[in-house]
Amino acid sequence: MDIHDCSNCINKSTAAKELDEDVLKVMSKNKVEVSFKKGDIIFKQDSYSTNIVYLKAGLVKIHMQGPCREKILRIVKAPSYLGIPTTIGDKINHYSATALENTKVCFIDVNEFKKLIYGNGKFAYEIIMELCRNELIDDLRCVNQAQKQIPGRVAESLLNFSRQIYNSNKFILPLSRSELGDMVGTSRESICRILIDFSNEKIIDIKAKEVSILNIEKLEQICKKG
DNA sequence: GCATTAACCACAG
DNA sequence: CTGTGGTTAATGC
Repeated sequence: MDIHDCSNCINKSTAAKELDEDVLKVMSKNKVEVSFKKGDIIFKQDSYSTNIVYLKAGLVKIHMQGPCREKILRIVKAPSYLGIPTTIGDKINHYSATALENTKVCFIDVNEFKKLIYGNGKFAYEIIMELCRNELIDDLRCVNQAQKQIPGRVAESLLNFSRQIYNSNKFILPLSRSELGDMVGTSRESICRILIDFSNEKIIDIKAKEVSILNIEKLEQICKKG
């Protein structure tokens, strides 16, 4: 048994589950599996992109250097593809991906990936599904960020961590205050103040990076009314 | 005007 | 890296 054989992979993507055994065997030869530690850069903005990245395990931030500061576009939890748009859509990466915890990734040659798309309708369909879902999520986030005040945006990202990433009211923030600022488009200082405000109002309990949501109704209310 | 929001700066653990 | 205080600019009542 070969552990590098994609057909035996226990972390197969929904799309890859649609592929036949023999196709997966070919894929095994055209991919490389790599482990990253917390803080490692998986791929970098402005570098040449020749691989599709499949996030098998771990947590990653997708971020872009803007005109004046850094912006975290989103946090991605395994299993998921990373950077299909930036690899297929252009030769150069439009954003970077950095591991937030220990992470396992497969690099798949982009030409090989294209062959899979051409030859496997159901696989291609699942990829399109994932891209569509992501676009809808991005649209929503874009509108919310543009129209909410900062406490609303902070509340929203706390709820996202709780629901989308950790499925728990208690979690450890994978980001520093400064990164949180980069995520909601504000300063590190504002994040500090808002987290302390939330804590004083007994909406959350926060010790360093340990967060527990105490009053989810109130947090939702702040998230909603902006 | 006055209050609120939030950015920027500086300094201290 | 975090927390705090002072200052300042923009916006709303």
